[in-house]
Amino acid sequence: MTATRTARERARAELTQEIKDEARRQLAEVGANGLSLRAVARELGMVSSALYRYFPSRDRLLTDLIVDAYNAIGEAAETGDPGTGEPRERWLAIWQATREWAKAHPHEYALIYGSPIPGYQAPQDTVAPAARVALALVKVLTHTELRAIDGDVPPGLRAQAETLTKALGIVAGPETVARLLMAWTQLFGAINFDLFGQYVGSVDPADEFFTHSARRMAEFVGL
Amino acid sequence: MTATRTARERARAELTQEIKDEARRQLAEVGANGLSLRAVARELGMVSSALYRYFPSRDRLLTDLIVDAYNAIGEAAETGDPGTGEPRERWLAIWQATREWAKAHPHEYALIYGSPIPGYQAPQDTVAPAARVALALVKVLTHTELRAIDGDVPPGLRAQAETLTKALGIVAGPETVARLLMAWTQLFGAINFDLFGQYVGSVDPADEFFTHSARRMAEFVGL
DNA sequence: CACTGTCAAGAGCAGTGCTCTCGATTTTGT
DNA sequence: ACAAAATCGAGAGCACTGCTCTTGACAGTG
Repeated sequence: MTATRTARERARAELTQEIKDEARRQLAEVGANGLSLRAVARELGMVSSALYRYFPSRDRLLTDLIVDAYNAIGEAAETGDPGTGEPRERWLAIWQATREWAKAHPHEYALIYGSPIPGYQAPQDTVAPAARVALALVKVLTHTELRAIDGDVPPGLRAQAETLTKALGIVAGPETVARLLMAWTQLFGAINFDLFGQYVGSVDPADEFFTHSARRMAEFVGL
Repeated sequence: MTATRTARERARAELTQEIKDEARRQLAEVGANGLSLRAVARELGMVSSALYRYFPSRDRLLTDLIVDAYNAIGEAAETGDPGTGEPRERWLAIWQATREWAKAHPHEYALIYGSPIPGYQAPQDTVAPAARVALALVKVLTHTELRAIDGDVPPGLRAQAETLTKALGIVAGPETVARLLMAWTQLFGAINFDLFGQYVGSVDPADEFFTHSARRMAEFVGL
């Protein structure tokens, strides 16, 4: 019963996966703009209309690829973390692993950290996967003596920081949380600028600058 | 002679401008992806093929809009700078003027600081306009006593920093230059995250966080 | 006045996302 | 075991896109 039912459903699941794989392959070649449902179908030896049995629209396919990409870069960041050892070295390793994934999958990266594609994608599905890189960085700080930093934090930001402190379960003052957010911003800001060509003419091979930034931001958050 | 010739050329220049204006209008509504040459022509009461007399391709039109956008955000940053007064306040004013332009023209902003559109746009035309915001920030530092910052800077980055020091004509050590680049990255990284929805769930109204970041980065570069 | 270059317009090509219908097959309920 | 129901791939077709090519009208030049 479940065997027969899964006969269909397994075929369906497999084909769904094949479609996503082929779409990802094409994404890597021609980018999100050039991704064509008809081309994907053609490559899979099926007709374009049949594809709509599996994805209701091109945007839904892209949204699924977005979620996958968030998880992929999140996993890259997590496995880049040695898990033990000097916190600053772990921090740096996560930064570099994240950047390396981005450079290896530029179009997938652009899909998630570039301009949003249509109007918007559903945020609900992407919120949890999107947080994985940030959480990997936060994880380094737990069970670690942070240099306490104080400074004036405006009331609204202080409230936001305290909410985050509770959600993350970390021991850090509002200024430190704000700096963590700045470090997170710096990480992806630097990857964006590097990948999208904004560093051309200033720090063209950006490797050393990126590493330098990672270290400085580690100090900046009190690590 | 020049009068009659300019009669034609003036008509041509005017129409070229009208096309760009209409394209910019549509860009603001439907984004770069949705920008359609046929729709632009339709709105202007002409036929699509006639448009190719003025722009050889859709990409060329977009490239022109990109250059315009770089200049617009650069001008916003420059006029946001009061020019005199407390350097830190000038620095903050530039940050805020830049962000406000971005929030007022999200699609134009995405055009220049989001994912690069097709394969690439010609970098040569965009290099100078793209530097205007950064130069506005640098201008605040000239004729100002900077707190000297020393720190280990790897050799490659040090060389890049020294090249920049000469090009910009500023008096600053390599560590300061590196931090300036980080501040520049932070500025646009924060605007990106804000505009593209990455701050949702952490610092959702990002105004205070942005201002806070601006101040902290001012200290960070030694201002 | 004839000539040359510029222009808008139209037809047309190849491609796109998406919808609908039509048989064929598979799964399900009795 | 057989009929009903759900699911599937295929095909035709719609409205749209960027872009090319040709045609006929107009303006400026010798």
